[in-house]
Parts: sequence; C-alpha cells; structure tokens
Amino acid sequence: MSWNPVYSFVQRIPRGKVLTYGALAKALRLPGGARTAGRAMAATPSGKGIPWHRVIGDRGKILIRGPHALLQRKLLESEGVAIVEFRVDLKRHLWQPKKTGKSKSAAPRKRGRN
DNA sequence: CATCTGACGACCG
DNA sequence: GCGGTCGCCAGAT
Repeated sequence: MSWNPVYSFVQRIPRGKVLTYGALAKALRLPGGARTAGRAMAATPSGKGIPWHRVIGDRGKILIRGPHALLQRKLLESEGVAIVEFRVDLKRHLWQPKKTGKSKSAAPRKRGRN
C-alpha cells in the first residue's frame, strides 16, 4: 500500500492547525479507517518535510508513545498550538479541509463503528 | 504460510 | 471520565 495520498494530504495542513487520524482517514476514504491513517503516519519517511506532528488523536490527544511524543508536542507548540497535558484544543486548531469554516461542530463526533 | 502488533476510535459498564 | 473489548488491516516475526 502506498501512503503517498496520505502524505500529500498531511502536507496541506496549514501551520498552526492539526488534523485527527479519523478525519484524515475519512477525507481520504482509507480502508480500515483511523487505524490505517495511524499506520500511514507510523510509516512516514523522515526528511521529506512531512508535518506528521500535525496529526493527532480524535480528542486532540497525542497518541504517540515514546520519545517522539515530546518532539511532537514541542513542534506543535513552536507553531503556536497550545497543548495541555498532551492535549490540543481541537475547537481552536482543528483544520477543516473542505468546508469554508462556518461549520457547526469543530470537534469531530462520529457514530457507529468504523 | 500462521501470528502478533500496533501513531485509532467507537461502544459498554 | 476511565478502562476493557472489538473491528480493521499492513508489516514484522
């Protein structure tokens, strides 16, 4: 599986904004849903300028385990994204790919299983 | 070829 | 709000 589409999409995320794995998976119609988005990010080639740190968990939580979590937090903070206890305020920083920005709910709430 | 393992997210108690 | 379980699927062992 080529993750190219995923990487391209991630690169479009504006500085200071973030996207959730679920939203990413949904936007790209990834089979397997959010989990697949997660794998794609895990396989992100470093040194390509891909802002992998702008992809976070559904509730704005940094889900990475290990030293990279600190790096991600640091990178986000350096972009102006406020983080509290490894959580991002989605209402403020969630990027909405298609909509013009007048939507109702900033925080994604999906129903039913993937 | 058989199994295990996750950078997920939803549901249930 | 917290922790356990389940569905999904690509790589690693």
